[in-house]
This record gives sequence, structure tokens and C-alpha cells, in this order.
Amino acid sequence: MDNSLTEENYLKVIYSLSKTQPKGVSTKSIGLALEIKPPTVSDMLKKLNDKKLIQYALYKGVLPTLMGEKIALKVIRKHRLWETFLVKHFNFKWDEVHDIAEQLEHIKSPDLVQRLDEYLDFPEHDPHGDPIPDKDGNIKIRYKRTLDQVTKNERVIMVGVKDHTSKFLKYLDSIDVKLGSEILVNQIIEYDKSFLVEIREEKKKTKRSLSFLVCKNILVG
Amino acid sequence: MDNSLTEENYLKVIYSLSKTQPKGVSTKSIGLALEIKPPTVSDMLKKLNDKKLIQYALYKGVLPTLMGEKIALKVIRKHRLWETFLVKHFNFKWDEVHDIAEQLEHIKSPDLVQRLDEYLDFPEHDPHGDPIPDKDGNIKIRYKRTLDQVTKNERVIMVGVKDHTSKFLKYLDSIDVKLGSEILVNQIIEYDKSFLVEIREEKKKTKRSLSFLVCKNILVG
DNA sequence: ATATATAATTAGCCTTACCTAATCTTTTTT
DNA sequence: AAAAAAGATTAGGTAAGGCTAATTATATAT
Repeated sequence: MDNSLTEENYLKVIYSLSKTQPKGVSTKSIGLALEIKPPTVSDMLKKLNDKKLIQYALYKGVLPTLMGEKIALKVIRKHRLWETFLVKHFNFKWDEVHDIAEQLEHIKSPDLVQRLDEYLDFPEHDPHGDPIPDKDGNIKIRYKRTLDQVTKNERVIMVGVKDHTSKFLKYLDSIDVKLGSEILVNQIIEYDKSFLVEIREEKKKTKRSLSFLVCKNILVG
Repeated sequence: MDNSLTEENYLKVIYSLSKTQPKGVSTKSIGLALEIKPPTVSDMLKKLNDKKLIQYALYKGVLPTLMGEKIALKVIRKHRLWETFLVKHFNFKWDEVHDIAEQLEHIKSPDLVQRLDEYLDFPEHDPHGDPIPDKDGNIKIRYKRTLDQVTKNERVIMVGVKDHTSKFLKYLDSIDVKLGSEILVNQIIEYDKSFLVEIREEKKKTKRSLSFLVCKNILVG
């Protein structure tokens, strides 16, 4: 009935990758994401297929079934709720919560998730701006622009990150870019596609240069 | 370096049983506590012995080493802190938290435990009155009387339970006996060793008859 | 003191989730 | 269109943590 921790991790990764590989997720990419060798992935795909959690044909990419997607979204929901909890109540920083939430997301107790959600007053986003699926697995995915897609003189709000690594998040901290920051694009340098921006936080205004790679990983709305 | 979830569970059980089997814990009792067959327990005992977490000689009972005890106490600490958290902040009842804490106790993050402890303002006891080991594994075990050892006309305070099952805890709820309740022993019935008591809660006083078995499982101080 | 009962261990297997090496498909390049 | 490269699967193996059946130790009872 219940899925193993390993199965949950596969489903989560397959679900996430299916958003960028909509025609089917490759064995290789699953292996890379989970740091597991392809033959091991192949074995698990057969197992998940037998359980009807993914659609799978030999040598073709896989996609989650409705059931598989539901399980993935439950795990993602728990992950994001726990991250929110850790930041809001335990004063962790946004770059510190991933590994702990990776463990907490597998705790099995529907009652606990419900109370966690209530305790947090039903948040819609986690500390990185990612949307939190509701208890029925509904998730609002609004496709957002990344900062590199913004044109000169536009004023936008920072609403999320694409890169969730501690390194990137700490860098954003160091330049005072956080969720809700107002970013005004002053100039785009053609040569290296870097952006000269003004970051506005209540009262404070700071001018910064952001590399193309950094802009690519900042979601704005 | 780190211990598996399974190893942690064995160490916890061996530690607990060593309090009532101080000369050595039997393979059988470990198996009963963990719902695992004796041959499987034997295998694990060898493994824990090799890791120097228990003292073990074939056909003799086992005891934790200092290192093994330390690990057990860390797990017990986490279990009791989480139970406290669930009751105080998520409004779970004292009979609902055991299974969830059984999962949460294995989350690996020293930082998380520290913040949990702070968030709860360094509690000394969990919702069942059990002492919470501090971060160095020091635990205050005060040997308490059970209610059946109390004499006529004594007035005592309920400070814990020996039976942690949901059934027993719910029964105590139903007769309004909780941590801190004042219990006055009015009469001891010789025939079945049942107790006629008066339970005093601010203002309210209630007379009850408590069976010997119930008295045996109520800790008082 | 011996026979019996109980407890513990050994032997041999299973499943899950990993691995490497070898083989087979599919895709890409020339 | 054939050759080469990349990707996926199969075959066979390992370690952890379970199991049953059989054997060996220890404890208990006569």
C-alpha cells in the first residue's frame, strides 16, 4: 500500500523532470538527479511501472501516471511545508533547510501534515518562492520570467529562484536580493549579457551588476 | 559513522530493557519489543558488538557500552522532544504522538534538535512525564513510586505513566487523571487491592475506584 | 544428576536497493 | 546508409535486514 522512501524519491524526481522533459523523462537524468547508476534506475522503473505509478515502455522515457503524480505532489507538499516551518519558526535560513526537509518529507502521518499546514496558516509558497500543493495535490504553477528575460527600464519583483543550492542562495543574501525585492533593470551589457540593476528594499536602494547566469536563476513577476 | 535507523531502534530498546534487566538483556525480550524474530536479533547483536555499541558474549545477555548508551539517549531525547512539540504546539493528545515521534526521532540534524529544544524552552519532561535527556545525554532518573505503593490517607501528585499505550492513556483521560493531578488515597480494598481515591483538580474533586493494574501503571511523586 | 524445556545461535534463503560489465537500441554523425 | 556514439537494459553480484528450520547452550524440574 504505502510507498518506500526510495520509491517516493524516484516519483518526486520523475515528476519534477517531467516538467522540462514533457515527452518522457530519461533514465540518465533520473540517475543524475538521484546520484544512482542507470541500471539501478531501470530496475526501479520496472517496479514503478508494475505498480502503475509511471508509464513506461522499454527504451522510451517515462512519465508519471495520475496516481504517481499524486504521490509525488504529496511528498513535495510535505517538503515545502516543512521548509516553511523551519524558516518561520525555527529561524533557519533559506539555504539551510533543504537537507532537513528532505528527511522530514517522508514522515508518514496525514494528520501531522494537516496540522503543520494549519500551524503555518496555509502558506501558498515556501521560503524559495515555490508553490505548495494543497492537500488534494492541486498546485498553482504560474510560468514566470527569469530576470534575464526582462527588458531595460522594467521594474519587477523577485518571486523565486531556479537554482536552490546553498551557494546560490547565500550569494543572493550577500547582495541583499530576497523574495519581494524590487529590481529595476537599468542597463543590459551586450558583451556578456550581464545586467546593471537597482535593488530596492524599503528605503534602501543599491546598484548591482548581475551576471547572465545569476539572472537566469532569478524568477521575477 | 552514522547509525542506521534499525541500529538506532535496537540500541534504544536495549538501553530501555537494561533498566529492568541490569545483568543483561535477553535476545528474546529485544525481539519481542521490536517485533523481530530471535535469529535476526542475534545477527544484529553481533553487528552492534563489532561496532562496540554493546557488550556481548554468545548465549549471554547484552548491555549497552557507554557509546551505545549515548546513541540511545540521543534518540530518546529526540523522541521526547518531538512528543512535547506535537502536544504543545500542534495540539495532539498524549495518546496520539508516539507513532509520529517514532519516525521523527530518526531525523538527523543536530542543529534541528538544538532549535527544537530552544523552541520548547528546554523542557525537562515529555507529555507522559518521562525525563528528557539533555544534549550531553544526561538524564535525571528519579525512581518514583507507583500509586499501588502509596498508603492510606496519603496525598500524592501524578507525575507519569508506566504503560504508554493509547488504550491506557485514553482511559486516564476518561477519568480525568492527568500529569499534576492530586490524588488522595481514601481506602485500599484488601480483596482485590483496588484503590478508592479522590482526584483533585482546581476546585473539582472526584471520587474514583482504581484497579490494582491501573495503580501499578501510575507514577506518583 | 539427568532429562526436559527454554533460549540462543547457526545455516540457508528472501527482498530491497544498490553496483559493474556486457549487450542491445536508438540517435547522431559522416 | 553505414558507422560511431550515446543511452538503456540485462545478467550477475553485494550488503542490510528480515525469515524458517535445525542445532547447540543454558536453565529448570524431576
